[in-house]
Amino acid sequence: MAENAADRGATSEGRPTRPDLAAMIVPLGRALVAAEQPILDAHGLTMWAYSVLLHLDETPIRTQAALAEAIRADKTRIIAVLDDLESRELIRRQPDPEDRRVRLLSLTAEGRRLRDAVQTAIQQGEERLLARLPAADRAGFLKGLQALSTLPELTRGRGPSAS
Amino acid sequence: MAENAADRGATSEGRPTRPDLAAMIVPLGRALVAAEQPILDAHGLTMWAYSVLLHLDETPIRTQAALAEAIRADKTRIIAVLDDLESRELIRRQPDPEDRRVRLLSLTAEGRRLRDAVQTAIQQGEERLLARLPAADRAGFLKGLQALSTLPELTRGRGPSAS
DNA sequence: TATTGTTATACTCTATAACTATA
DNA sequence: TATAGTTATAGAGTATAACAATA
Repeated sequence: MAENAADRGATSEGRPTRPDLAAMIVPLGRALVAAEQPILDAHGLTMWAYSVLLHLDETPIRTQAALAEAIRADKTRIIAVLDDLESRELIRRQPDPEDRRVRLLSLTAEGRRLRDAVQTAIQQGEERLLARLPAADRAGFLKGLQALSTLPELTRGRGPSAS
Repeated sequence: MAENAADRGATSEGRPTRPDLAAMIVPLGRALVAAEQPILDAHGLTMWAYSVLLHLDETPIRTQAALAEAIRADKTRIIAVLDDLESRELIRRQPDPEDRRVRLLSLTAEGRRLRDAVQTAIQQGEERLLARLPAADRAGFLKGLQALSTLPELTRGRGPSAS
């Protein structure tokens, strides 16, 4: 209970001792996205399209609405993205024979190849950045980041609440 | 040179072993901002207004354009924000006697008081999240985050390049 | 003429609402 | 009638361009 202030960030005492998390994380996120952009451009992918490829690779999915929710996008927003990916034969979008309203979504072999190429390039860029951290901090940073980004109260925070 | 793959994220080998940094950091940033929102609302501040208060507190600043650049906002975007903060006497905005085109910006005592109250509340919320990390990871996470967010190639990445 | 701040305009992104087809 | 997907419309947020004041 009695940890020291340097560890916890002086909360109950006077002035804070570190910048707000959001003030560090949001700009960092923007910078990472900006760094990805040239790679995505080179492969003709938008961020949303890349996000779709990433998510379909993990789990083929049954409805577009479910996919949209999984990547935290509006269902109307991914339609043009799916149109494009399908026309380039990077994904399959087939009506479910058992309920022809729903579209079964999955990745093609070509789609998986592209996804791998892009992700490898992106993570190589990221590794260049991480390499500038002391090894101990880097490991802790990654562990902490992965732990935080899987906390349910963060991941689920934004659902369509009541009604 | 020969660190193992678990440490570095398998870059030159097959499939990546962790999610993309951006895929973890951007949603985390969104969640943190969403968590701040009720606190800001309670004090009648927008995120941009809070950002202005934060930055002026550290260093009183000479021109609005410089402030805008510092918080990575468009110079036209902060004008309404400054109007509001000035009318509530949270900041001062005085023409510089030596060059009456420029506005000298500084925080009032009331502005500092509000800033402290809001930041304390925000960081208390953040500490609740960080408390869920193992202590070792939390320290590494914070150190790594602070190191990354002060890297110049990230902070400066988006300047109005050439011309 | 160059620069600071401001206002007015246009554009991009996103969400809401209306529509089609299946059930 | 309810749901999946689509299309059309409107709104928020942002940047670009034109303007006024000062140097």
